[in-house]
Amino acid sequence: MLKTHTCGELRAEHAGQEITLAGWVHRWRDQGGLVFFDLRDRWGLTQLVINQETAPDTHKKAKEVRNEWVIQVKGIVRQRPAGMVNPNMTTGAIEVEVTDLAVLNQAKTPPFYINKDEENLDEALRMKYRYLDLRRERMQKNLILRHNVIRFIRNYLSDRGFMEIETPVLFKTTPEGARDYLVPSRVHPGKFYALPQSPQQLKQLLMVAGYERYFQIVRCFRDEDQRGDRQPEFTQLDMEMSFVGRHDVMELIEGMMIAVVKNVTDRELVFDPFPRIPYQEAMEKYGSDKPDIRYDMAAVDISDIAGRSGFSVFTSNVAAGKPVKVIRVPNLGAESGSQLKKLHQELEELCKGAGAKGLAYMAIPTEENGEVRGPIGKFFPTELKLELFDAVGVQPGDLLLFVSDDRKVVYNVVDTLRRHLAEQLNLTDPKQVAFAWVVDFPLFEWNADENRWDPSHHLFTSPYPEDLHMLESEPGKVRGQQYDLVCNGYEVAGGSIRIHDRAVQEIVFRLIGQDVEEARHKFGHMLEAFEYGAPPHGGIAPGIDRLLMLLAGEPNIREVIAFPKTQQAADLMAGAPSDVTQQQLDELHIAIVGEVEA
RNA sequence: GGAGGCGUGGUGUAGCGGUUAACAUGCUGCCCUGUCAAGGCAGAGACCGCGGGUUCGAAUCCCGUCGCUUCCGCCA
Repeated sequence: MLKTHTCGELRAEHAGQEITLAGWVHRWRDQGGLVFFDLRDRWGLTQLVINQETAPDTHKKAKEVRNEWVIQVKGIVRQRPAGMVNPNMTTGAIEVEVTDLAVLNQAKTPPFYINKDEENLDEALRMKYRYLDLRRERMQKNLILRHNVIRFIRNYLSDRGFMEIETPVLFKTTPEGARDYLVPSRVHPGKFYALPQSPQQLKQLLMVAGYERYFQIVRCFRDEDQRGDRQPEFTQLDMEMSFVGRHDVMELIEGMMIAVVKNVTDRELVFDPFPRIPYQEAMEKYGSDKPDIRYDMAAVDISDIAGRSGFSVFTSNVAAGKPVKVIRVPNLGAESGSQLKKLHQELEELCKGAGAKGLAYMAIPTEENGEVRGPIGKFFPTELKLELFDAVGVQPGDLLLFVSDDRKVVYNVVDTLRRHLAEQLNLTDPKQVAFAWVVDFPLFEWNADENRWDPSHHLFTSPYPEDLHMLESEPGKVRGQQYDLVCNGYEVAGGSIRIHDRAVQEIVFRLIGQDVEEARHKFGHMLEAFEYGAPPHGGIAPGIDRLLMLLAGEPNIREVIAFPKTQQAADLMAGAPSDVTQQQLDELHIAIVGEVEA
């Protein structure tokens, strides 16, 4: 080893020891006869001091050294003189008085600061020089957290009888779901492997194989457009259990998540245990199947009351079966007239973007005898107003926002308003993590374009046994044994109990417009496997990157991935994707056709 | 596929029709024995992403294009 200690471990009790350190020069301060370096490695910073009087040759060398040079130093650990202790450094009680210095490598001046956190750094620059970006404290912290979380999960599950089993990356394209990344086969001209969107089928086959408790930290691939929380390749904790019901899976994962948060993060857990919200309730209250419940502002359905008002938009909507919902926003109703008008304009614009035709409001006075402001107040007689206020639990100074439209539009507007207002009112503390389960999803969604039912999760999700009788008569009412784990407005895991009954599986295939023959063609290996004694089983797959993003308090998942891709799915450092040689194409029986940019 | 935002010395920003293109920081040199976002002095460094257009005159206005990003579509 070129070092005896790390740059993070020396303390007052090491004083007097001769030690060797090696690392990068984080910062240097040339004081003339004294030169100070903050030496950095993965474990921390240590102040080095080089004294012209006691080490003239070393001092001469030190004068040349610059930021990010790689150096090795030998020296004596000294307790810092009184008044010169730096309480902001973990090693601030000591410094190393350097006797020998070796420059292991020089460094060009980096294209951006390594030694300070610059928030608005150009993303393209960070990506091009990712290896420098990763030197920065923020990224280092995130990757260390990532390692700790994954290690904790591996141990947690291993301790509970799970085994990690690897599954192939070169697999078969699946007809449903996201667009596949395809890999051409050299030995089978014209045929392709697909990279897995998740090892869904394989983990179920491992249950058939009798492994009972499987997990894998595994890379998944989906060729869809990017978002802040979506990368073309991402990491899942994929897991599956046999002989369990949904509560078993949920309790295991809930226990694990709580343990992760408590043991390896500094986050504040808002709910313990996690609330379980039925899908329908989530939609009605929050307009979303992945609500952020760090804050309330839940929508209240006041269709009944609004239908008896004199406001024709509401009465005609209610008559047509469209809901009227209210969101109660604390304090904003106390704004001055011009502020209120401006605020309403801004919110209405936002709602129109979400599909609404308009946004009605009432500003509740702060004083006992104040007037309700807002143009729709006059359509609600006093009696009806009181009934309304009672229904929404009004407080002085509230702003009430009214949304009415087709149910789906109302959901979307409620979701948009909640997220926007929470941001604006500073209700989203990234220190807090608010997990919740969303359960009782409908098994199917009606696909109007294709005139058929689509599975809302995936086609192996088992219906509730008590809903089985409706499977053929009213498929839309059948609930699936599906459970999503959500946190701070993101879906962090989705899972279900799977169908292991052949007859049920056939009905599901038929409903989604696949005859058994067709299904056998696409999923033959699955159906056949299920004929050899498939145990009841179920599982879940938390997205590790999203989870880490939330645990690190980061705004996107690129910050917790060492080498992420840009929104255009490119790697700016290596320059992927790239051209390949004609010979490579020929071997793969691939011809480039159509327009290709130079 | 669509909509929005951003692009000015190495970095982060200001300037938004006429400026020697400003500021901070970094960089280079010199001074300095207790600094730790060190300090002081001096200096170098930008044709304002790229291409067209409008104008007497464009970093600034318009069109196109490229890159990054946010959102919609998409994501069983």
